[in-house]
Amino acid sequence: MENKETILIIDDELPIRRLLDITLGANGYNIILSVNGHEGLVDAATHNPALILLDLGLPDVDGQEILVQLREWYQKPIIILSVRNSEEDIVKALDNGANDYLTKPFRAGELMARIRAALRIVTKSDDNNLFEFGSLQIDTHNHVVKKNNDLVKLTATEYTLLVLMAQNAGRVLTHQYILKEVWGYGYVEQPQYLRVFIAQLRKKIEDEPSKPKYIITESGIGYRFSE
Amino acid sequence: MENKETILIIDDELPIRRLLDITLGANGYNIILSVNGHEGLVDAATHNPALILLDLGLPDVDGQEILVQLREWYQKPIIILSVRNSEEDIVKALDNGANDYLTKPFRAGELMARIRAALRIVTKSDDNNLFEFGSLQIDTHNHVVKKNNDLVKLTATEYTLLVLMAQNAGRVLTHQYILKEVWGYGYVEQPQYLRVFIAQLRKKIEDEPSKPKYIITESGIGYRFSE
DNA sequence: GGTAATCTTTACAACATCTTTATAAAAACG
DNA sequence: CGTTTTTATAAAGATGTTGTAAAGATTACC
Repeated sequence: MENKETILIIDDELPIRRLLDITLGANGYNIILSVNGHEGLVDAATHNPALILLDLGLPDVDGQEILVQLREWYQKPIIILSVRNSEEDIVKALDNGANDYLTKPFRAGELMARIRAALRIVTKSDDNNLFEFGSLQIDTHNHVVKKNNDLVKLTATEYTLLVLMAQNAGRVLTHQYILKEVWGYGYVEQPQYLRVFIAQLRKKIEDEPSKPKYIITESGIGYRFSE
Repeated sequence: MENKETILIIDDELPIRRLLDITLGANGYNIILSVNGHEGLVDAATHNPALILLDLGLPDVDGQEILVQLREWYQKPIIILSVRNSEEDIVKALDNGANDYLTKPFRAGELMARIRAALRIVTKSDDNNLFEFGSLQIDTHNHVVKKNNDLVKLTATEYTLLVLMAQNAGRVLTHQYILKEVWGYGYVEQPQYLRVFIAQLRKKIEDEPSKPKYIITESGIGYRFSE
């Protein structure tokens, strides 16, 4: 299992943390651990995880409050893990934007299956996994990019950026949006990053990087991948 | 509550059917009831419900089998309701494509919240704003303007101005109003700005900029976008 | 632990857009 | 019809945004 998808765990109970760390790690996920709500919010913004496991009983802030704050900008799945079993808590969490709710103690296998189910929804749109634009080919299934049938070597970040743009071909993406999607919400104010990586990408995929055909600049707004 | 979304219930237990029928109906959903697996498959195909509630213990076919068959073409949420509480069943159902799994007896409020959570994921997109005026297309969702299907390159300000005018097509907008909306309060006394940008826009979207079809001058008052 | 690759930051050059000015053209008005 | 007011257009200068190279910092990998 080579997922390499990152899961953020916001929970202060040591046994749970340890269990999740081992179980999720064994299933090929990258793990980030936060011990309280504030740390969790920061980690979510800086690491851009594919999914968040959130405990409601945190030492500093109520988990429901963290959930609400996360949902102001975080669109990916959030699964609640909690000892609280009242209908009120469950309904509130789900209506606050949680995708699922598991009561502790939970069964590890079930949690794994629920994580897979939650991630599947996001990844589902990937039945469209081969893009072709002129001499440029992007195969997201095999994680391969070719130009004139020659393999283009891209770093992880460059690849993520290219796929994001290609998936939204024809559409203008703002700097903020791209930064949020590729680097995480915490990087929204770093447009220079984006410029550097756009320049790198153009060097690798454009015939004339100074006269780009694929990645078009929309000055003052963002970039557009040309159809 | 006026959802009018259709939910298909595939379950043979009369008390459950009755309970769901009443609860879901009270929450504004349309209900379709199927008493066995085959009927459920047919109803799903003919009614294309927004969500399916599926019992695993059906009289004719195993619910897991129905789930697999549904998932061959049905992409919307499926929530399992079952008396079976083994981890094996839960994991299998989730991996077969179920979005959620509730064991009977369940709490009605929790089920409602889980239905809302499942439907929320699907219902998000599609505020697709598309204006069409003759050969001119303005797609505010993608931030793209086309003339005779050719992309028109606009600066950020030009675009804002055009969208403002198009959104108020047929109405006369005063200089002051446009200046306030596009540039802000401090620019209300700068009608020359507006003239410069209107001229730019006309050069880009009009066939004959000196005989404008779209952006009409209302001398002494402002401009009007012709319908 | 050392090396290579990648990411982050900095500085400045290149470019696009905005603002201002000047002048011509058109419309309004008596 | 001539005068005044309003509008259109081009172009130059000012400002802001983007592109690029390269050095320093960090991370990944052997």
